[in-house]
Amino acid sequence: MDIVLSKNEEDYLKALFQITVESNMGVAGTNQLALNLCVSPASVNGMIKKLRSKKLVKSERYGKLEMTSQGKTIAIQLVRKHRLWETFLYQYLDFSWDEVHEVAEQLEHIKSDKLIKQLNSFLGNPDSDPHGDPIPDETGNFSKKSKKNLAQIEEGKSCTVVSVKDASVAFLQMVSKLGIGLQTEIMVKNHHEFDASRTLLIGEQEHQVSLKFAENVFVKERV
Amino acid sequence: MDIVLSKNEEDYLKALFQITVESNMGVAGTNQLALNLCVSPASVNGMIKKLRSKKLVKSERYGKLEMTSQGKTIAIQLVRKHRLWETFLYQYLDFSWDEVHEVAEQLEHIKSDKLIKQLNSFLGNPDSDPHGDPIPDETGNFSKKSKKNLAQIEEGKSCTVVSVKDASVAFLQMVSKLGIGLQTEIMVKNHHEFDASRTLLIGEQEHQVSLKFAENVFVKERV
DNA sequence: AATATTTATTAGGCGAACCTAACTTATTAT
DNA sequence: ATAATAAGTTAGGTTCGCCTAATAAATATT
Ligand SMILES: [Mn+2]
Ligand SMILES: [Mn+2]
Ligand SMILES: [Mn+2]
Ligand SMILES: [Mn+2]
Repeated sequence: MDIVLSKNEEDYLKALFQITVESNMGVAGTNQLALNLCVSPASVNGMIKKLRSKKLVKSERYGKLEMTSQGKTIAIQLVRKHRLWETFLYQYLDFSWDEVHEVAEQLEHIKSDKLIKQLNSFLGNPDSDPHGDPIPDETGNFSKKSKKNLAQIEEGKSCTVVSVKDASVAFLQMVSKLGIGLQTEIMVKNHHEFDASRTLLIGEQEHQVSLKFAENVFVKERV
Repeated sequence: MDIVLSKNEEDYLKALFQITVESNMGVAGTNQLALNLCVSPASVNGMIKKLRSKKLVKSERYGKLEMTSQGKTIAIQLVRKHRLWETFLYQYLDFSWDEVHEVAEQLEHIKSDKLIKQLNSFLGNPDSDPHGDPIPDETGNFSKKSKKNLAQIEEGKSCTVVSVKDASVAFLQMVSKLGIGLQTEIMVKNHHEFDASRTLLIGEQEHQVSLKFAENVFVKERV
């Protein structure tokens, strides 16, 4: 009863999960998934056939892709592994936010139940990863929030930057001009009623940013 | 200049290193390597062709296999990674002696220089793994401890276990069932002429083991 | 030296995962 | 409703790593 999947099958399942379930779309198309995985639509088509025959994905010819509950269960465990590894790399091996993902992408495929169980204990059963994303528990439950965008932070509260939504050069230039980097601590001083802009305290400096800007910066609340 | 090898190429190189250099044979044959890797001689032949073209193995048609110094360098780093991971699993994740190998066999293929550098620091730059085998340093140096195997110990002499051959799970399970671990003291009571088996005194308990078993346990003589 | 045995290589094929190019079906715009 | 575009599928080909069966070379035995 213990299905063993290849690294590739796992990556497809996880990607499909993230663009359907995690983003609340429920379904996705071949091209979307192909784009996400940097692979041709034809390749996705072939893999989907296989996953369908393994009862992990459900869809009909020319129809949208959906995951079966078994498929979701497997995908969630991959997400769990990925985020536990990111946490380990970040907390114990001095990796920075932007370095953890690539390595976790490999580590998530290591086959060993004991490994992930013990890693979780070692890390103290963490509930979110270095990007502020929630870590599912052994049974697959996980809170859908934890990661917020800067615009959602209330007046007077502090947070640290964990990632950015938009990676365009224009946006990133603006980000760095403000002295914002990953791990930067930001205190939200005011929400301005007129245009919903925010006054931020970054280090000693105050900056005013638009709502649109704030929505593109992901943060983790300080507790 | 930075060669990227597949998991399989890596496994072939490491195995070849271990049956040639680590056992002082210097060379090996196709069949030997095939046996070691649980693969057909034909498969070894194909892979050797590729490794030869990459200048990692040197040999002529129908000749014995030898590694180039570049091949050895890569293999040594794989051995290093393998043993560092074993150490991590053993010391931090509550893995037992016989469980570490299988998982390290996967972890050794993770591609990240920073990962192994940081893992080494985290572990405090260890010089031997849970099986007592030496861990090469970043530059590839490592002490080739002269280990004796248990079968070479004379009647009436005592010794302590320093390592075991990285062999099958079955063997390692048998080892731990007898209460043997690193540093375990063993007194060799008798050599039995009939089948070359040995009677050992381990703690208060006497156990009889086969020659084959004794040859797979490495020890250091008591002085 | 001739023969038997072991060891290494080649030939031919298979499955996984990828690709491009051509095609079919579905959706959107006119 | 028709035509244009987008999305999904199929066909045919590549590379990688594996296999078995047949063959060739090296080594050991008589
Ligand atoms: Mn992955
Ligand atoms: Mn993450
Ligand atoms: Mn391996
Ligand atoms: Mn070991």
